[in-house]
Amino acid sequence: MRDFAPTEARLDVTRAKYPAFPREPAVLVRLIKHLFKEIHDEANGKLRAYGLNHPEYNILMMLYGSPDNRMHPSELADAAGEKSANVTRLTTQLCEKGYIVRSGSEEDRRKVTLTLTPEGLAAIADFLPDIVTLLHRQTRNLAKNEQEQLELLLKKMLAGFGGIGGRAS
Amino acid sequence: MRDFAPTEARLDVTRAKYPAFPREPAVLVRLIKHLFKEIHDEANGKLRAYGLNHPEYNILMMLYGSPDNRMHPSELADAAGEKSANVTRLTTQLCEKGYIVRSGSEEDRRKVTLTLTPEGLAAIADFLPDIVTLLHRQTRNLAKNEQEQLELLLKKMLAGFGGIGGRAS
DNA sequence: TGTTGAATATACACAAATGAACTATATACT
DNA sequence: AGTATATAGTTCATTTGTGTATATTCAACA
Repeated sequence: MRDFAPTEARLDVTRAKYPAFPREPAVLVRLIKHLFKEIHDEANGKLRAYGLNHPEYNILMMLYGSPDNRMHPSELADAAGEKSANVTRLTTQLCEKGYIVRSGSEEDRRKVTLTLTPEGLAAIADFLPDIVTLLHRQTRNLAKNEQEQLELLLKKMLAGFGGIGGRAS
Repeated sequence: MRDFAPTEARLDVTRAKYPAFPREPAVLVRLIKHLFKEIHDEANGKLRAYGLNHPEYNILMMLYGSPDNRMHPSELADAAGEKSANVTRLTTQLCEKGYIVRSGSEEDRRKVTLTLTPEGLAAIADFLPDIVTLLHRQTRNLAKNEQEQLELLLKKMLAGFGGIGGRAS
């Protein structure tokens, strides 16, 4: 278990030097960062045994979450939160592993369709039990209603992003 | 604002194919991942104007959060959630920018001490107003008591990590 | 139709992050 | 004291991620 107390102590010091620094927002941002890194590292650890990394796993699961096991790269980029250039690389890797196939789209010839192969589905069936165990472990400290409460708050926070004054684009 | 509905739809499809896949844990993990990416991207956007990126900013703020503006690399790695090899690289960059200095430690000659320079402090004073604005914006959708509630739940979740069956080490 | 502007995917050069090996120092144990 | 073991930090090779330019196709519209 990680100890978050030092982080809070640092925040107190920071606020003593610069009182306008807002405690709650800063705590939340740092908590999310730490959680993400833990989740990411643990998932990578589990997946290494299957010859995959976390982003590749995400791509596979996004495809698996589609009714016909297929998506376009731009959809994938949005779903997995990866830049499109990165999706190209990741899907190329997965193609080389034989887990997905690329094919042109007829309705819009700019588009490419990425589809899970039987081998890809088999790989998913292979690692999912381990992932399910991991997911349960990562949330074991939260009761069911706490998980729902947390989901609600995170969604609310996420909804505040990207509005006016957002990133330069 | 990001729309999270497609992610939930994908989860429903996934659960139809593989019922054991746990909805709440998966939603939470994906929400945290999306939030982190948004936070990271927005911070990078703001900081670019100051010639810094998010990890460099984090290092500076961890040092700033120390009473005497100094830390050892291993402490920094833990505090900023970075691998030690990465801390070496990041602190080298910050040294080159003149924001921190490296010095040996007398009590333990294996250790290195990293200290903010006056230039580093000036840089912090320079970008902090912008960061404070950003932090407020990123949490604008949450009332004060919601922020506290969220903090509590995230801490509780984080506390469940790294226990038995953790990553291979 | 022909032209303009937007969208899709990729290529490529560069930046950032990681794992594993290595050096140096400290600590524990006999 | 002497040897084994652990810790702190760095280096290096490799993997992973990003920004920008480019080719292709589509959509809008004069």
